[in-house]
Amino acid sequence: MGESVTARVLRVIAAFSAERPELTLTELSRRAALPLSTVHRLVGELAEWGALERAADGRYRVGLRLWEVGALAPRGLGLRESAMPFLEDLYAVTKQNVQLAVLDGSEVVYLERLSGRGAVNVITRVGGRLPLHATGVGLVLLAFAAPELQQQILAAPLKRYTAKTMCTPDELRRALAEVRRAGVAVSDGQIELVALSVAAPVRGPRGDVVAALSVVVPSETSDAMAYVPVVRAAGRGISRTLGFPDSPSAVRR
Amino acid sequence: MGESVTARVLRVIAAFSAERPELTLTELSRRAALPLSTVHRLVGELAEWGALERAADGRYRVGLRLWEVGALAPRGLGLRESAMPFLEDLYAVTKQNVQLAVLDGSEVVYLERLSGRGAVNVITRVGGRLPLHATGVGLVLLAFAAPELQQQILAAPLKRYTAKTMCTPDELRRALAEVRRAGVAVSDGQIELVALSVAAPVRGPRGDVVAALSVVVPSETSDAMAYVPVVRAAGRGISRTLGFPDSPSAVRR
DNA sequence: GACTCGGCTTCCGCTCAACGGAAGACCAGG
DNA sequence: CCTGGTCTTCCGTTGAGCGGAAGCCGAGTC
Repeated sequence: MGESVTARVLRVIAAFSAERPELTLTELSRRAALPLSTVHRLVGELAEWGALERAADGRYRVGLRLWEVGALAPRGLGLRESAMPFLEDLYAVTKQNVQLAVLDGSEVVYLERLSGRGAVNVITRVGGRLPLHATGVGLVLLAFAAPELQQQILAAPLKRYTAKTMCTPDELRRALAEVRRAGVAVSDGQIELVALSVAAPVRGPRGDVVAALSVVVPSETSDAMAYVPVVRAAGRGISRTLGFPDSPSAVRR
Repeated sequence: MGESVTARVLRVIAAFSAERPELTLTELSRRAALPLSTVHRLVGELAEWGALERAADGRYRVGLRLWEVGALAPRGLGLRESAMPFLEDLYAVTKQNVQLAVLDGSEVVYLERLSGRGAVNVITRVGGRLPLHATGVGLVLLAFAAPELQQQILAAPLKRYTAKTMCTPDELRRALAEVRRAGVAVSDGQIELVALSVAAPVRGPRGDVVAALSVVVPSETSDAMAYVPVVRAAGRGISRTLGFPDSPSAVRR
């Protein structure tokens, strides 16, 4: 004993994942590390409210009510809503994958992904998380993050995803400096070899970087740098919408 | 006393709304109808986990973690993800508002909205709810819903939103019959006078209608019926993606 | 600078909501 | 028909949760 009911409820809803969006009661009990009858009681209440739903086969899944509440997150759909017209434009112009992400802790969380039929397959999933050092948006978010977070990431082991992944602090430090200098990140084959992304910052009213967006194209794209101006422009457009002054001289650290 | 902690937690997170996405502790206490110290305790745990976030000014808002869990809802972003390529196509072709919605209880819940700059302003909000009888997607979802739900809606007072809103059971009954006959709904000036929507069903693997999509155009559009084929086609495309057999003869019930 | 007021934080004695093992129901598969 | 796994229900015990009160804090006013 000693654990609060609130903590248990959160463990239950956190038992679901992209790999396992539907779970039996027994699976929920195992994944939440809680006794069966406890989970049965908690799940019953959550299902009654709509936070969870029970399918015809008896399995539980996250319910629409929880999605609705989650949709009120200003750092989630709120930010996405402001960004959507620019993401749509970027998508229309490039016909490639367009993504929007925010920093959460020491990871990137994807808020949106627009994918054309002919675009390279990307592994990102709306609501999914990826590491900072191996994604374009992650490099942008880290480059403009608090020095403490940069030091924390640089001090930790950097996971290798492909032969091209940056794995040493020096490589990453140089990459971050280049992102700050250029105002964009170009991330080539870092998390998967076939994808190259061009990412730019989205600034909040006081100039702090609150999100990043990117276009993801095939690595063999001959002139990926051609995407830089439109990605930058989209980033500035979203920033303006969020209240950031549209003057180049206002861009400060 | 007598209320569970789970129920209280749900009351707290349900206190947020689209109108009030950020709340002080005192406001949360009032809206959740719980004592201040109780809310303080519960909110502390929710914030520690990330279900809520506390802004610099002390106000609370829904946190990214809750959005992430909500994003795992198969009836939410799961469905949206399958539909997105078709919604994007429809948007590219029409340059108008394109929406995706599901039925929840006796209301429509909007999963997605793509809006062009030149498109008519619509009041729908992703995560928001609207009535069945006064929206195109709502008419589709109701037309193919269980007879019990249809009877429930027809028996209840039908709220008037504009001078054009259908408010009698007979009007609605006839409209639903026409939707079933034509396979699409055309909803003109029902919830706001300036908007006309053309909506079509999205079917699940067994032919049941699991969602509806629509294009929303200005009411004065001279040939709104021209949108019918592309909306229908998009509906069929999404249905196919969800496993519904692509044979016209399979459309039954 | 002092005072007021509203919001927030902390405390703690009391009590009942929550606990979870056990028993039984149910159902699919062999 | 039997077996095994999943789910449901029960209930005596107990400590997590309760929430009013007191105090802290900061903004605004005089």
